[in-house]
This record gives sequence, C-alpha cells and structure tokens, in this order.
Amino acid sequence: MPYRRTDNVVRRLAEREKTILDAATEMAAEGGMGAVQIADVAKRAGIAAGTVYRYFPSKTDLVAELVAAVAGRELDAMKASADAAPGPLSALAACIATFAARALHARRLAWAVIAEPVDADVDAMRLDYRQSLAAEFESRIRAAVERKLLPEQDARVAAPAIVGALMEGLLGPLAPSHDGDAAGSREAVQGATLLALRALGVGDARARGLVMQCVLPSNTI
Amino acid sequence: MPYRRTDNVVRRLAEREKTILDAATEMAAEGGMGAVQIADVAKRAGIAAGTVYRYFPSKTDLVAELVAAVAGRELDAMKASADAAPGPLSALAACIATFAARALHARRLAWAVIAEPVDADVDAMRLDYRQSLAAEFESRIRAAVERKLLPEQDARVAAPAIVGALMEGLLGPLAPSHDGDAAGSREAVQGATLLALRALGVGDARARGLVMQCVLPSNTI
DNA sequence: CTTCCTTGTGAATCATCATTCACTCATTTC
DNA sequence: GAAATGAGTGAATGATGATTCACAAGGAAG
Repeated sequence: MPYRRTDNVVRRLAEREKTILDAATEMAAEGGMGAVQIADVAKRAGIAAGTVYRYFPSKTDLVAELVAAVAGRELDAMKASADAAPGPLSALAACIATFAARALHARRLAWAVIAEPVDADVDAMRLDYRQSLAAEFESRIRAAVERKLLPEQDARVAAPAIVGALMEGLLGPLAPSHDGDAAGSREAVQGATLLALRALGVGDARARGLVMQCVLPSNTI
Repeated sequence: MPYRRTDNVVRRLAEREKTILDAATEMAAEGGMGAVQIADVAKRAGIAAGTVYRYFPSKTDLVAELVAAVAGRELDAMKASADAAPGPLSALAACIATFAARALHARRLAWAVIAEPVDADVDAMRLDYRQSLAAEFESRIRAAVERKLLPEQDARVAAPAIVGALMEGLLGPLAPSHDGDAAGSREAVQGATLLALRALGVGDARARGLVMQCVLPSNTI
C-alpha cells in the first residue's frame, strides 16, 4: 500500500479548492462574469491554469459551484429573516428587503450571479438560482394570498416579476449608484421594497409601515 | 467619369443592407443574440461572409442597427398608445400594456434585444434601448406623480424596476409560456400590467379599471 | 532512500468566431 | 468593346480563451 491520502493532504486539497472558488468569486465581484477566466483565476489563486482542472472538470462546473455557493448564502439569509417575522406579510417584506439590501451591498457580484451576460452553459446554472429565488418569493406570496392578505393573483408571474424589479431597479446598469453612500443605499432598498410590496397589492400606507418595520433590523449584512 | 452609382445600383445596395439586417433579426428572434453570427447571417442573406463587411463595419455595428430598429418600432408603439390615452394614468397603463403585449408577442426577440446574455460591446448598445425604455416610463411616472395621481417616489428607481418586472415576469426564462395561447397571453399581459401599476402606487381597484380600459384596444400588435 | 502514486505545471493544442484581403465578377462610361 | 471602378467572394488570418498532456515535484509507505 504505497500511497494513501493523509488527512493532512485531504485538508490541503479542500483548502485549495476553496481558494480557487474564492478567487473566482472575487473576480466575478470585481469584474463580472466575463472576468472569470481560468488563467486569471489560477493566477489569483497562486497556481497554474492546469491545476484548476484537477479540482473542477470544466469552467462551467467552477462557475456552477460559485453560483451555488453565493445563492445558498443569499437564500439562507432571506429565509432566516423571513422566518423571524411575525406574520406572512412582514415575512414577505423581510424576505424582499433582505434580498435587496444584500444584493445592493455586493452589487456587482449579485448582478453577475443573477443576470449578467454570459454564455449559454453558465446561464443554465444561474437559472437554478433565479428559480430558487423566485420559488422563495412565490411560496410566501401564496401564503399571503391564501390568508387574504394580498389580492388574488398568479404567483407564477408575480414572483419572477419581483425578482426582475429588484434586479433592474437596484442592480442593473440603469439603476443609480450609491457607492459608499450608506444612507442612499438604505433609501434605495426601502424604495425598492416598497415598490415590490405595492406590486403585490399591499396598499401604499400599509406597505410603508411594513418597510419601516423590517428594513432597519434586516440591515445586518 | 468612368463609373458612377446608378439609381438602380443604389436601390439594390439598400435592399441588400435590409436583407442582411432582416436576416440578423430573424436569427436573433429564433436563436437569441448568440445565434447572430456573421457566417450564418450571411448564409441566410444568400451572400458571402465578407460581403457583410461591405455594409457594416463590424458585427457590433450590425447588432447596434438591429437593436435600434427593433427599439425604435417598440418605442413608437408605446408612445402612440400612451399619447392616445385620456389622462396621465391611463397613458402610463397604455404604455406598459403595449410594451408587455408586443414583447410577449415576439418574446424571444424582445428578450434578445433587451436582456439576453451577450458580450460587452453588444451589451453597450442594448443599454441605449433599455435607457430609452426606462426614460419613456420615467417621464410618464413623473407626470403622474406631479399631478398627485401617484404617491411620491423616485422615478429613477421605479422606471427600471418596471422594465425589470415586465421583462422577468413575461419574457424571462422563469416566466410561464403561452405559445399560441392568445387568451393566456392576454391574461399574462393584463396581470403584468396590473402588477406594474400597483407597484407604482395605483390602488388595486383603480389599477384593475385602468387595465380593463386599455389592454383590450392596445392589443393591436 | 527507494518506489509509487498524486498533485502541480504551463506551454501547446483546439475551438470558435470575427475580420481581412487578394482575387474574380458586374456595372458604368465612353 | 475596353477601361475603370465598385461589389462580391471565401479561404486564410487573428484573437481569445478553454482545455489537454507530457513531464516535474512532492508526499506516503515500506
């Protein structure tokens, strides 16, 4: 039995895999998905290009894992803040506000992971995230509709529409920028959340109340 | 004076340019922006690849013209239907509904022209369209806000958010499909318009009224 | 320390497309 | 018809970037 992976080696391999993934994530956060190029990722991770392929069978897989990691974190945060809310409507508000606040905080990365132009293979991966994102909103919308807290509506259309509204309103290239402007960011998040809640049929006054209630605490990024 | 362009030649050249543009548009409508490749466009137009470059200095220019052509048509339709409306709020509703209906009608093309993943150069061109689109909504939102028909809000955020909501809710990969289902399409357009109006702060009841008033006539694609 | 296997390397390869260009073909003018 | 010039061609070129692979280096077992 001339060779076997030692715990030490296993740990080092896992660390390196994480290093690569982190490097790729940083590239995406700084320069968008287009900047995620194997050669550059390898350089940032301090390894050779070929080594990346010892850890990920293809670039598509690498990007898929990166998207999954980011998506998982975001979805968890959304669920946590929503589940902590007192009722279905404030859960919805919390969910939306959390997504908005966190996305705006890491704007470029969020855009890269959700929407930015890339090729078809990678795009398929991102679909999963958008899917989960929409699903999260959708189930909460349904819950609220069932309890007559929202007007009757097709949650299958409403959920992606909310995702789209938040994306374009906060992250997209047309959205105003709030670099290093904490107050402006908070306002933008509140505005977007308000808009989203109203879109679902919450009255303006009620929506404002919900926003006031939830955006401030969920500010924890 | 051994050679000069005859009217006949000028016409033929113009025709061919249009043929190329049409071919590119068809490719985009069928397979998305990724399918717009010079060699394929040339083949569909019945010419050699090199000939395309007699008409367009680069692929980016070709795509820019294609986007501009589609965008112009859409913006005109939106303006026309909005200007025909009796008041600022129904103008807004008409504008939104027209965009939604027409986009859903040529879903793939609309998606390609507005949002679909492509490279940076091309993306810059599309930005103009989104910009104009958002600007169109924005000015109408401002008009309505000024007359107290909508609650105070930041139109700079609201306008792109509406674009995003319509895009994702109707066109995006998560949106339900209504191929050849006219009734389903109309319903989707109405639902999306309703959602967009509510997002801007129109009350549910009022919004429903506006939708009923405008979606049906503006059905003219 | 030797043998064996795994991991790391990075230059070379491949694939994809836009773009070019030396050439042929068409049209105009005289 | 001949000269002149524009239009059309498509194989060759170039750029970009992912992927491979023959080899080197490193750690494990005896």
